[in-house]
Amino acid sequence: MLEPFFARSAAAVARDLIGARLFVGAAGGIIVETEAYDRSDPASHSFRGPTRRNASMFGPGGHLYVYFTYGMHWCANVVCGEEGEGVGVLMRALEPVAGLELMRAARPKAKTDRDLCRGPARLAQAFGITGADDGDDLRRGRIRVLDDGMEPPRAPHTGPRIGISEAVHEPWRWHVAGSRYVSK
DNA sequence: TAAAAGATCCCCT
DNA sequence: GGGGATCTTTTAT
Repeated sequence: MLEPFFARSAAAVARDLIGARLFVGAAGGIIVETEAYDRSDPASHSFRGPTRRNASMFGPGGHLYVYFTYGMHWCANVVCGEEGEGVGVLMRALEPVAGLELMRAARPKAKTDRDLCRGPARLAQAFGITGADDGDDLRRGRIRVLDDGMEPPRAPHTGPRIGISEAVHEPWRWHVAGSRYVSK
């Protein structure tokens, strides 16, 4: 049985992931920027249907979809919806709150703590997320999403996506207004 | 079998 | 603000 939190549209999950926490061992942070992707979005990996790469995106919600891009970067998504829907939320930025020394060690390029998790590939690097984690259960695995007991609360805001001409009104991109940890 | 683009980041100026 | 790095996946031939 799919958890209600994940059994919704990508836009709804993207909104409610703002303020939630992502933890990998002792390292963790508050999610401050997300972007939703579903099959109606030409920019989505699932737009043209299931392939070998995006298989986990078509799996059941509550799992991780990790992909490799630009020949060097990993990015992590929260899969949502029922199996076969091809819906997910890219985690674009985190405000680091725990285990910062672990993230600094994993990201020697980051000159300041602001750069530890600002951007999807930086975030993945800070937590050591790679293709080996693709498909993992976000409630039981190494990588966990904690969406209850948010302290302090972070209000989600949305706005038009940058660089997209179609369906700019869709609430696909969410962020914490004014956060210095938002990537854009 | 080839070609192009990519849910990006980093360093330079 | 701009370009290079670097290679997988997908789509076309």
